[in-house]
Amino acid sequence: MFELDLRSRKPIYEQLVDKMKQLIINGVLKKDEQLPSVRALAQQLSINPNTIQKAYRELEMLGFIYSLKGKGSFVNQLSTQNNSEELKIIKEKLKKTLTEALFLGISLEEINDLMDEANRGIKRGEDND
Amino acid sequence: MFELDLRSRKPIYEQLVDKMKQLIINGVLKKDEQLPSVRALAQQLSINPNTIQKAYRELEMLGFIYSLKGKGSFVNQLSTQNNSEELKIIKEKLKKTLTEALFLGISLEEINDLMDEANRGIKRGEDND
Amino acid sequence: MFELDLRSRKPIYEQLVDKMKQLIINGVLKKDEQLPSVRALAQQLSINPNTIQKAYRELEMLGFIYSLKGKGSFVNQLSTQNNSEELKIIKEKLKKTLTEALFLGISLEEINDLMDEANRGIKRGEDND
Amino acid sequence: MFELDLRSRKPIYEQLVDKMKQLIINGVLKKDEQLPSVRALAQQLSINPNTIQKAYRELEMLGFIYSLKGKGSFVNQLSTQNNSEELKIIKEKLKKTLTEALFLGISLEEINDLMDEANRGIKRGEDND
DNA sequence: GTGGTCTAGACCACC
DNA sequence: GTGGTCTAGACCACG
Repeated sequence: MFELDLRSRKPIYEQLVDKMKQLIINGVLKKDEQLPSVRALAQQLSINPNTIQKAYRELEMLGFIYSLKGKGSFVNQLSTQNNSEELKIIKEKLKKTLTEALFLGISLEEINDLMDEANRGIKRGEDND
Repeated sequence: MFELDLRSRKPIYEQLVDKMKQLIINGVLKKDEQLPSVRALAQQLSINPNTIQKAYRELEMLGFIYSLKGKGSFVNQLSTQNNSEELKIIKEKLKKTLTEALFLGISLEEINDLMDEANRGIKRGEDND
Repeated sequence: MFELDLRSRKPIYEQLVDKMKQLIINGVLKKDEQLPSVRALAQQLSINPNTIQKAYRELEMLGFIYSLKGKGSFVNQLSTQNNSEELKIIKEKLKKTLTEALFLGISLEEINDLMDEANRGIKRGEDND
Repeated sequence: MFELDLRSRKPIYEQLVDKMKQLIINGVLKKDEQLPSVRALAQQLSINPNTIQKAYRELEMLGFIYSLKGKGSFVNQLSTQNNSEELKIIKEKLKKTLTEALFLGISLEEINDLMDEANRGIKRGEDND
């Protein structure tokens, strides 16, 4: 389920954060669904529990999940509290990536295809339960 | 001209690499144009020359610039050696960013606007000399 | 084990890169085998850790090793991503060296002997684990 | 006639040395033939005369040319004073290159082809005048 | 413990 | 003057 690249220069916990974000964004993990426990996931992936812990903490800070003491971690309702700051950041990033893609010769058509794929992949919060 | 975030978790030299890439991609720095010298830029940004040097070295390995001992560092002719590997990576990244943007509620219209901006910003190699 | 020539015009870190490449190519260092730590090797060779680091970084960019923060540096699986560019370079170099050898009076027989030695010395990836 | 790569990381004077060696080895420059003067060559290649000077000095040290004060520089008779030291070095280098080539998957057949090419390219001293 | 980044300051090679 | 290498020593991030 999680494919981590232990050889990557990107820290494992960051990879985990990204994977989780993807799973939530793609609707695989739905609102209020419980995440695997730190220890369970650590064992499953055979990595240090501290690493999982760190990833969960970051996801919480980003507003993707919330944690209940003694209960576990759960998926948050998103796309509501999107402060404009986050939006600005992702827009900036998107523009930068688009520019680089165009510069490297990727055609507008290809980009539109990617956009369709992305659009199809989305499962927004309101559709989920 | 260069705004570095010394507090960022992203290493300074990497920020420099990104900035330079942007400047080259956007045509601000043109083919064979000389970059600021290692020492000069170091003084201007009040960071260590070795850090600049590291950034320049990386840019050289990435094919964005070339360095002549005793002469200086210069912008390379790009968009020629685009190996497919790079293309694949940027496409993947673009798709991921698009998905996240759409998920966060950015409309297709806004994205198209960004794409126009990006397209206008591009100055490709053949326009430069 | 490592014989460095501190007087040589070739930078120490480059000598290190070459030595390591040889050790990997000759199968002395096998796939996923851990390299000596930056600090350990630095002490053993009585050179600065930064120099080792630079060599390891270069080996990583060349695809010969991979590094895990907090874990160490390890030999990569090779002979898979041989892009044709590298092949062209080594062929050119080989032809030049052969020409020089022949010119200096080394016989075809001697060269064939060297080729046998080289061939025997090779330990390719598939033999290693 | 001389194609120098000003962008290369290899110093210009070293490139010059290599080119000259090739020209001598390939018999383009024959025994006792006069080399272009430092100033002429400098102008032709539009590089600094000091750089030419340095290259000639090195070629002289290597035994490829000799210089007569007030006369100029001339091609030496080679393949006679090949001390065994030089031979050992080139053999070592050849073996290393062969090993790397084989490791990278270049076939014995291809290497034999390169050897034929090299052999055909050679014009030894005794054939030259 | 590991690799990775950064600084301050020195020296070299090149042109 | 330029880029390039190296050292000594500090601090951080990761697991």
